[in-house]
Amino acid sequence: MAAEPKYQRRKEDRPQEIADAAFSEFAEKGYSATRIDDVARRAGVSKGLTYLYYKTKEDLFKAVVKNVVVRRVDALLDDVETTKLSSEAFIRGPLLTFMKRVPGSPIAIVIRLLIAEGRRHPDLVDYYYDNVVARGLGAIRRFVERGVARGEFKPEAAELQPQLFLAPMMLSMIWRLIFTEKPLDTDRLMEDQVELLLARIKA
Amino acid sequence: MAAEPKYQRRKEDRPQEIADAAFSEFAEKGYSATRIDDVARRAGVSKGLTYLYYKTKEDLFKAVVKNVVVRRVDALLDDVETTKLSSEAFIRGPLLTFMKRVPGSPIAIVIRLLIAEGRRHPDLVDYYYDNVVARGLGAIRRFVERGVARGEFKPEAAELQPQLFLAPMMLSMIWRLIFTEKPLDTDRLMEDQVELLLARIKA
DNA sequence: ATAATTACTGACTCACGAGTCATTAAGGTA
DNA sequence: TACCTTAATGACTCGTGAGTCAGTAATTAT
Repeated sequence: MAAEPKYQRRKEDRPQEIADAAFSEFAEKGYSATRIDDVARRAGVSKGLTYLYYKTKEDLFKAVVKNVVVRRVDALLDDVETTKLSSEAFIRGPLLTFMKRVPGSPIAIVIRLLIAEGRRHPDLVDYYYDNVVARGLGAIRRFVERGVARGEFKPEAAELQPQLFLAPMMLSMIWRLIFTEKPLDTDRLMEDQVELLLARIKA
Repeated sequence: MAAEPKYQRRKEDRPQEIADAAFSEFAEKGYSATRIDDVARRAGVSKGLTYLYYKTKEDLFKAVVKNVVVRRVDALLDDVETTKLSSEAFIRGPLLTFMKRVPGSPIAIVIRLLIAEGRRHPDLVDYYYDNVVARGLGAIRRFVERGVARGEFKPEAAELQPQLFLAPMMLSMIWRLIFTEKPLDTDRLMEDQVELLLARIKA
């Protein structure tokens, strides 16, 4: 008789596996409606093991959000920062591509969780602001300034709020989060906004 | 000895009072974290009475959302529809005023509740779409078409997605919901968007 | 005044889920 | 092989909050 072990010990991988399962559960049901039992089942472990790696449900929640942020945002932003294009081509190209990707990315899920639960986790909101929002806005601001310095944009361009670039992306995210079935050409929304802005700021 | 009644029977007013209290509680804590006990205390009634007028917590939630929608949206939209202004003046005036008010209105709270809980209440999402979103978008579309018919706007104006007008309003709402303390000149954001759009569509 | 009606109360039940911990067994070591 | 460490289990406790209902008192009818 082969012993057929009931489980394997994999202390290296468990935390990530549990975090991934938790993200899926939180994404589907939100924080309160998610049961640790379900997270554990999805990760293929027992409830008790979850508590070995994460002291409380709230700990797990915070770890999950930070995990998503650090794993995704760097990849998205690096893509944007490393370019030799003209400012206009940069905005029409990499920046637009970046924005089009966000509404379907895990970042959108995190946004939903923050809207729903943020008030009870202010440190999480700060973390998200510092690592996603501030960095994203800073990147846009730097590129506009670079364009002004190069004479590609009018000087007044630097006075525009960078949020103006992101507004249709935000609306697209929320639209998809709430009205999943109602059609909306979110890509066109972002393209049109870019054209509106370029028409205004091009030298 | 005067009898000093312990309570008054006010069957007409109770449902609305309870709904108002529930809205405040849901707004502060979200659906799951709100206890019926707290709603009752806030309304100045017992827990049991809440269940006399609303069969379940979910019933109460739905009643609250619909209540806010019907009480607020008509007032906001009527204000916008009744005008004799030129299309441009209308957009710079009443429409802009309307949009500036939304992020601080109960509609923003309802948006948060829908983002957080919408997936479990699809009928509520439909109700909101029909009574708020579709009506708002329709109003914008009609005014743009009117402007085109009058020769105030270029014909291409009619092809713009009305969501483009609302995007900064949406971003402002979400910003305030999540980052209550981080400053952002949301009024200027909406003003700038209106200028961008008018520059594009004016005949 | 007395009785009848019912709006309203508040103590109760019961399910559910977060967090615990004594026990088990996987995998390494000598 | 026997032994040791600890990753992993799952049955348990315990607080909480949704929903109930027998009783109470405010109001109306007689």
